[in-house]
Amino acid sequence: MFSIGALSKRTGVKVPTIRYYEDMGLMPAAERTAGNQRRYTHAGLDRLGFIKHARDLGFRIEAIKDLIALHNHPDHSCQAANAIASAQLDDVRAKIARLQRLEHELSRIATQCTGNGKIENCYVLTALSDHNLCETAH
Amino acid sequence: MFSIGALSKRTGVKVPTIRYYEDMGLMPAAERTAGNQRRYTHAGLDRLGFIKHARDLGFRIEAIKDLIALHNHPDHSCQAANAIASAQLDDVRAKIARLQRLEHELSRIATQCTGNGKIENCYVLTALSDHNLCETAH
DNA sequence: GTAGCATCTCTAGCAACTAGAGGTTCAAGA
DNA sequence: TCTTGAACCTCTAGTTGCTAGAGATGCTAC
Repeated sequence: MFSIGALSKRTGVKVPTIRYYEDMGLMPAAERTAGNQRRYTHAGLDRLGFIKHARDLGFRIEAIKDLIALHNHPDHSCQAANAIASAQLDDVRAKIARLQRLEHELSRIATQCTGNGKIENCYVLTALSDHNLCETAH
Repeated sequence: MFSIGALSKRTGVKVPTIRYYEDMGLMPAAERTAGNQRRYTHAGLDRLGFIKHARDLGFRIEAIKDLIALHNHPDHSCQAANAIASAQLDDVRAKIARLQRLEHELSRIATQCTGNGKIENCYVLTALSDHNLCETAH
Protein backbone atom coordinates (compact mmCIF):
# COMPACT_ATOMS: atom_id res chain seq x y z
CA MET A 1 0.00 0.00 0.00
CA PHE A 2 1.23 3.48 -0.89
CA SER A 3 0.58 6.77 0.80
CA ILE A 4 -0.45 9.66 -1.41
CA GLY A 5 3.08 11.07 -1.12
CA ALA A 6 4.60 7.79 -2.28
CA LEU A 7 2.24 7.76 -5.26
CA SER A 8 3.22 11.32 -6.02
CA LYS A 9 6.92 10.50 -6.00
CA ARG A 10 6.52 7.47 -8.25
CA THR A 11 4.38 9.20 -10.86
CA GLY A 12 5.53 12.81 -10.70
CA VAL A 13 1.95 13.95 -10.08
CA LYS A 14 1.70 16.43 -7.22
CA VAL A 15 -0.19 15.47 -4.09
CA PRO A 16 -2.97 18.09 -4.39
CA THR A 17 -3.39 17.10 -8.02
CA ILE A 18 -4.01 13.47 -7.03
CA ARG A 19 -6.70 14.62 -4.63
CA TYR A 20 -8.11 16.80 -7.39
CA TYR A 21 -8.28 13.80 -9.72
CA GLU A 22 -10.18 11.96 -7.04
CA ASP A 23 -12.68 14.83 -6.76
CA MET A 24 -13.07 14.83 -10.54
CA GLY A 25 -13.78 11.12 -10.55
CA LEU A 26 -10.63 10.08 -12.40
CA MET A 27 -9.10 8.33 -9.44
CA PRO A 28 -11.35 6.02 -7.43
CA ALA A 29 -11.85 6.99 -3.80
CA ALA A 30 -8.88 5.42 -2.02
CA GLU A 31 -9.04 3.22 1.02
CA ARG A 32 -8.28 5.04 4.27
CA THR A 33 -6.25 4.28 7.37
CA ALA A 34 -7.89 4.49 10.79
CA GLY A 35 -6.60 8.07 10.85
CA ASN A 36 -8.29 8.93 7.54
CA GLN A 37 -5.20 8.94 5.34
CA ARG A 38 -5.40 7.57 1.79
CA ARG A 39 -3.73 4.25 0.99
CA TYR A 40 -3.33 3.05 -2.59
CA THR A 41 -2.74 -0.34 -4.18
CA HIS A 42 -0.81 -1.09 -7.38
CA ALA A 43 -4.06 -0.61 -9.25
CA GLY A 44 -4.17 2.99 -8.02
CA LEU A 45 -0.58 3.50 -9.12
CA ASP A 46 -1.36 2.17 -12.60
CA ARG A 47 -4.44 4.30 -12.87
CA LEU A 48 -2.53 7.44 -11.97
CA GLY A 49 0.18 6.56 -14.47
CA PHE A 50 -2.47 6.22 -17.16
CA ILE A 51 -3.97 9.58 -16.23
CA LYS A 52 -0.61 11.32 -16.19
CA HIS A 53 0.38 9.93 -19.54
CA ALA A 54 -2.89 11.01 -21.09
CA ARG A 55 -2.61 14.48 -19.54
CA ASP A 56 0.95 14.79 -20.84
CA LEU A 57 -0.42 14.06 -24.29
CA GLY A 58 -2.93 16.86 -23.83
CA PHE A 59 -6.12 14.83 -23.29
CA ARG A 60 -8.72 16.73 -21.29
CA ILE A 61 -10.04 15.40 -18.01
CA GLU A 62 -13.40 14.54 -19.58
CA ALA A 63 -11.74 12.58 -22.39
CA ILE A 64 -9.66 10.66 -19.87
CA LYS A 65 -12.78 9.87 -17.91
CA ASP A 66 -14.29 8.45 -21.08
CA LEU A 67 -11.17 6.39 -21.79
CA ILE A 68 -11.24 4.96 -18.28
CA ALA A 69 -14.90 4.06 -18.69
CA LEU A 70 -14.03 2.20 -21.91
CA HIS A 71 -11.27 0.39 -20.08
CA ASN A 72 -13.92 -1.13 -17.87
CA HIS A 73 -15.67 -2.74 -20.85
CA PRO A 74 -12.94 -4.88 -22.45
CA ASP A 75 -15.41 -6.66 -24.74
CA HIS A 76 -16.70 -3.46 -26.39
CA SER A 77 -15.40 -2.20 -29.73
CA CYS A 78 -12.44 0.12 -29.51
CA GLN A 79 -13.99 2.53 -32.00
CA ALA A 80 -14.79 5.04 -29.28
CA ALA A 81 -11.22 4.98 -27.96
CA ASN A 82 -9.93 5.52 -31.45
CA ALA A 83 -12.33 8.42 -31.94
CA ILE A 84 -11.11 10.14 -28.76
CA ALA A 85 -7.47 9.76 -29.77
CA SER A 86 -8.18 10.98 -33.29
CA ALA A 87 -10.05 14.02 -31.99
CA GLN A 88 -7.09 14.81 -29.77
CA LEU A 89 -4.74 14.48 -32.72
CA ASP A 90 -6.90 16.84 -34.78
CA ASP A 91 -6.89 19.27 -31.92
CA VAL A 92 -3.12 19.21 -31.63
CA ARG A 93 -2.71 19.68 -35.37
CA ALA A 94 -5.06 22.67 -35.38
CA LYS A 95 -3.11 24.24 -32.54
CA ILE A 96 0.17 23.70 -34.36
CA ALA A 97 -1.22 25.31 -37.51
CA ARG A 98 -2.41 28.35 -35.62
CA LEU A 99 0.85 28.75 -33.72
CA GLN A 100 2.85 28.48 -36.92
CA ARG A 101 0.90 31.41 -38.35
CA LEU A 102 1.64 33.38 -35.19
CA GLU A 103 5.28 32.43 -35.37
CA HIS A 104 5.48 33.71 -38.93
CA GLU A 105 4.07 37.12 -37.99
CA LEU A 106 5.96 37.42 -34.74
CA SER A 107 9.34 36.59 -36.23
CA ARG A 108 8.71 39.07 -39.00
CA ILE A 109 7.76 41.74 -36.47
CA ALA A 110 10.60 40.96 -34.08
CA THR A 111 13.31 40.97 -36.73
CA GLN A 112 12.19 44.30 -38.15
CA CYS A 113 12.83 45.90 -34.77
CA THR A 114 16.52 45.89 -33.84
CA GLY A 115 15.87 47.30 -30.38
CA ASN A 116 18.21 50.19 -31.09
CA GLY A 117 15.67 52.84 -32.08
CA LYS A 118 13.15 54.93 -30.21
CA ILE A 119 9.66 53.82 -29.23
CA GLU A 120 8.07 56.32 -31.60
CA ASN A 121 9.54 54.47 -34.58
CA CYS A 122 9.35 50.98 -33.10
CA TYR A 123 8.11 48.44 -35.61
CA VAL A 124 6.75 46.19 -32.88
CA LEU A 125 4.28 48.84 -31.76
CA THR A 126 3.53 49.98 -35.29
CA ALA A 127 2.75 46.45 -36.43
CA LEU A 128 0.47 45.84 -33.46
CA SER A 129 -1.37 49.09 -34.13
CA ASP A 130 -2.08 48.24 -37.75
CA HIS A 131 -3.39 44.82 -38.58
CA ASN A 132 -2.99 45.54 -42.31
CA LEU A 133 0.77 45.19 -41.95
CA CYS A 134 0.31 41.48 -41.31
CA GLU A 135 0.92 38.97 -44.03
CA THR A 136 -1.44 36.28 -42.81
CA ALA A 137 -4.71 36.08 -40.90
CA HIS A 138 -4.65 35.07 -37.24
CA MET B 1 -18.30 59.10 -29.87
CA PHE B 2 -18.98 55.36 -29.88
CA SER B 3 -21.06 53.30 -27.51
CA ILE B 4 -19.49 50.12 -26.19
CA GLY B 5 -21.64 48.12 -28.62
CA ALA B 6 -20.39 50.17 -31.59
CA LEU B 7 -16.79 49.60 -30.46
CA SER B 8 -17.53 45.91 -30.17
CA LYS B 9 -18.89 45.73 -33.72
CA ARG B 10 -15.96 47.58 -35.24
CA THR B 11 -13.26 45.56 -33.50
CA GLY B 12 -14.88 42.16 -33.07
CA VAL B 13 -14.19 42.28 -29.33
CA LYS B 14 -17.24 41.32 -27.29
CA VAL B 15 -18.86 43.88 -25.03
CA PRO B 16 -18.14 42.13 -21.71
CA THR B 17 -14.55 41.66 -22.85
CA ILE B 18 -14.16 45.40 -23.39
CA ARG B 19 -15.38 46.01 -19.86
CA TYR B 20 -13.00 43.33 -18.65
CA TYR B 21 -10.09 45.09 -20.37
CA GLU B 22 -11.09 48.26 -18.59
CA ASP B 23 -11.07 46.44 -15.24
CA MET B 24 -7.64 45.04 -16.06
CA GLY B 25 -6.31 48.50 -16.85
CA LEU B 26 -5.77 47.89 -20.57
CA MET B 27 -8.51 50.24 -21.67
CA PRO B 28 -8.66 53.65 -19.98
CA ALA B 29 -11.86 54.36 -18.05
CA ALA B 30 -14.23 55.72 -20.68
CA GLU B 31 -16.21 58.91 -20.46
CA ARG B 32 -19.82 58.41 -19.42
CA THR B 33 -23.18 59.79 -20.52
CA ALA B 34 -25.50 61.37 -17.96
CA GLY B 35 -27.06 57.91 -17.69
CA ASN B 36 -23.68 56.27 -16.90
CA GLN B 37 -23.09 54.59 -20.25
CA ARG B 38 -19.58 54.46 -21.71
CA ARG B 39 -18.71 56.66 -24.69
CA TYR B 40 -15.46 56.19 -26.61
CA THR B 41 -13.41 58.39 -28.92
CA HIS B 42 -11.28 57.30 -31.87
CA ALA B 43 -8.40 56.95 -29.45
CA GLY B 44 -10.40 54.32 -27.59
CA LEU B 45 -11.09 52.51 -30.84
CA ASP B 46 -7.39 52.49 -31.75
CA ARG B 47 -6.43 51.27 -28.33
CA LEU B 48 -8.87 48.39 -28.49
CA GLY B 49 -7.61 47.49 -31.97
CA PHE B 50 -4.08 47.36 -30.61
CA ILE B 51 -5.16 45.14 -27.72
CA LYS B 52 -7.09 42.78 -29.96
CA HIS B 53 -4.23 42.42 -32.38
CA ALA B 54 -1.81 41.68 -29.58
CA ARG B 55 -4.20 39.15 -28.03
CA ASP B 56 -4.66 37.48 -31.42
CA LEU B 57 -0.90 37.08 -31.54
CA GLY B 58 -1.00 35.43 -28.14
CA PHE B 59 0.44 38.21 -25.97
CA ARG B 60 -0.71 38.00 -22.38
CA ILE B 61 -2.62 40.81 -20.74
CA GLU B 62 0.38 41.78 -18.63
CA ALA B 63 2.64 41.98 -21.67
CA ILE B 64 0.11 44.16 -23.46
CA LYS B 65 -0.06 46.41 -20.43
CA ASP B 66 3.71 46.80 -20.64
CA LEU B 67 3.56 47.55 -24.37
CA ILE B 68 0.94 50.23 -23.79
CA ALA B 69 3.07 51.77 -21.07
CA LEU B 70 5.99 51.91 -23.53
CA HIS B 71 3.73 53.54 -26.08
CA ASN B 72 3.36 56.44 -23.69
CA HIS B 73 7.09 57.12 -23.70
CA PRO B 74 7.88 57.67 -27.39
CA ASP B 75 11.38 58.95 -26.65
CA HIS B 76 12.50 55.82 -24.79
CA SER B 77 14.50 53.05 -26.43
CA CYS B 78 12.44 50.34 -28.05
CA GLN B 79 14.60 47.64 -26.53
CA ALA B 80 11.91 46.71 -24.03
CA ALA B 81 9.28 46.37 -26.76
CA ASN B 82 11.61 44.20 -28.73
CA ALA B 83 12.28 42.05 -25.67
CA ILE B 84 8.55 41.49 -25.10
CA ALA B 85 7.99 40.50 -28.72
CA SER B 86 11.01 38.19 -28.71
CA ALA B 87 9.86 36.52 -25.51
CA GLN B 88 6.48 35.95 -27.10
CA LEU B 89 8.15 34.48 -30.16
CA ASP B 90 10.22 32.14 -27.99
CA ASP B 91 7.09 31.11 -26.18
CA VAL B 92 5.26 30.32 -29.40
CA ARG B 93 8.21 28.33 -30.72
CA ALA B 94 8.42 26.31 -27.51
CA LYS B 95 4.73 25.52 -27.72
CA ILE B 96 5.06 24.44 -31.33
CA ALA B 97 7.97 22.15 -30.47
CA ARG B 98 6.02 20.52 -27.65
CA LEU B 99 2.91 20.08 -29.75
CA GLN B 100 4.90 18.53 -32.56
CA ARG B 101 6.22 15.91 -30.17
CA LEU B 102 2.66 15.22 -29.06
CA GLU B 103 1.52 15.02 -32.65
CA HIS B 104 4.18 12.45 -33.39
CA GLU B 105 3.11 10.20 -30.53
CA LEU B 106 -0.59 10.68 -31.07
CA SER B 107 -0.52 9.94 -34.77
CA ARG B 108 1.52 6.84 -34.08
CA ILE B 109 -0.96 5.72 -31.44
CA ALA B 110 -4.04 6.57 -33.48
CA THR B 111 -2.88 4.82 -36.62
CA GLN B 112 -2.03 1.61 -34.76
CA CYS B 113 -5.64 1.35 -33.65
CA THR B 114 -7.99 0.72 -36.54
CA GLY B 115 -11.09 1.00 -34.40
CA ASN B 116 -12.20 -2.46 -35.49
CA GLY B 117 -10.95 -4.49 -32.56
CA LYS B 118 -12.04 -4.93 -28.98
CA ILE B 119 -11.11 -2.66 -26.09
CA GLU B 120 -9.02 -5.36 -24.44
CA ASN B 121 -6.58 -5.27 -27.37
CA CYS B 122 -6.89 -1.56 -28.12
CA TYR B 123 -3.53 0.02 -28.81
CA VAL B 124 -4.77 3.45 -27.69
CA LEU B 125 -5.37 2.19 -24.18
CA THR B 126 -2.26 0.02 -24.15
CA ALA B 127 -0.06 2.92 -25.21
CA LEU B 128 -1.52 5.21 -22.58
CA SER B 129 -0.98 2.59 -19.91
CA ASP B 130 2.67 2.13 -20.74
CA HIS B 131 4.82 5.16 -21.21
CA ASN B 132 7.70 2.99 -22.40
CA LEU B 133 5.90 2.41 -25.68
CA CYS B 134 6.46 6.07 -26.57
CA GLU B 135 9.23 7.05 -28.94
CA THR B 136 9.83 10.52 -27.57
CA ALA B 137 9.62 12.32 -24.24
CA HIS B 138 6.67 14.61 -23.57
C1' DG C 1 -45.34 58.07 -24.27
C1' DT C 2 -43.82 53.65 -24.84
C1' DA C 3 -41.69 49.56 -26.76
C1' DG C 4 -37.71 47.17 -27.06
C1' DC C 5 -32.97 46.85 -27.54
C1' DA C 6 -28.59 48.37 -25.30
C1' DT C 7 -26.36 49.23 -21.40
C1' DC C 8 -25.24 49.11 -16.37
C1' DT C 9 -23.19 46.39 -12.11
C1' DC C 10 -22.48 42.26 -9.83
C1' DT C 11 -21.80 37.41 -9.18
C1' DA C 12 -20.61 32.98 -10.71
C1' DG C 13 -18.66 29.63 -13.90
C1' DC C 14 -15.10 27.48 -17.05
C1' DA C 15 -10.23 24.22 -16.97
C1' DA C 16 -6.88 22.26 -14.41
C1' DC C 17 -4.71 22.97 -11.16
C1' DT C 18 -1.84 25.61 -7.08
C1' DA C 19 -1.25 27.86 -2.55
C1' DG C 20 -2.25 28.46 2.01
C1' DA C 21 -4.58 28.05 6.66
C1' DG C 22 -5.37 25.46 10.49
C1' DG C 23 -5.54 21.08 12.34
C1' DT C 24 -4.40 15.76 12.71
C1' DT C 25 -1.72 11.41 11.93
C1' DC C 26 2.13 8.62 11.16
C1' DA C 27 6.70 6.69 11.77
C1' DA C 28 11.27 6.79 13.41
C1' DG C 29 14.48 7.62 17.04
C1' DA C 30 15.55 8.27 22.22
C1' DT D 1 6.59 4.76 25.72
C1' DC D 2 7.18 9.29 24.38
C1' DT D 3 8.32 12.88 21.34
C1' DT D 4 9.26 15.24 17.24
C1' DG D 5 8.67 16.60 12.73
C1' DA D 6 7.35 15.43 8.25
C1' DA D 7 3.33 14.06 5.90
C1' DC D 8 -1.34 14.10 5.79
C1' DC D 9 -6.31 15.93 6.23
C1' DT D 10 -10.22 19.40 4.62
C1' DC D 11 -11.54 23.72 3.05
C1' DT D 12 -11.25 28.08 0.73
C1' DA D 13 -9.40 31.10 -2.52
C1' DG D 14 -6.42 32.37 -6.37
C1' DT D 15 -4.71 31.75 -11.24
C1' DT D 16 -5.99 33.36 -16.78
C1' DG D 17 -9.05 35.41 -19.94
C1' DC D 18 -12.84 35.59 -20.57
C1' DT D 19 -18.36 34.25 -20.80
C1' DA D 20 -23.17 33.88 -18.98
C1' DG D 21 -26.77 35.37 -16.37
C1' DA D 22 -29.70 38.26 -13.12
C1' DG D 23 -31.96 42.27 -12.27
C1' DA D 24 -32.14 47.08 -13.02
C1' DT D 25 -31.75 51.23 -15.86
C1' DG D 26 -30.86 54.08 -20.21
C1' DC D 27 -31.49 55.33 -24.97
C1' DT D 28 -33.85 56.00 -29.22
C1' DA D 29 -37.22 55.57 -32.80
C1' DC D 30 -41.97 55.53 -33.68
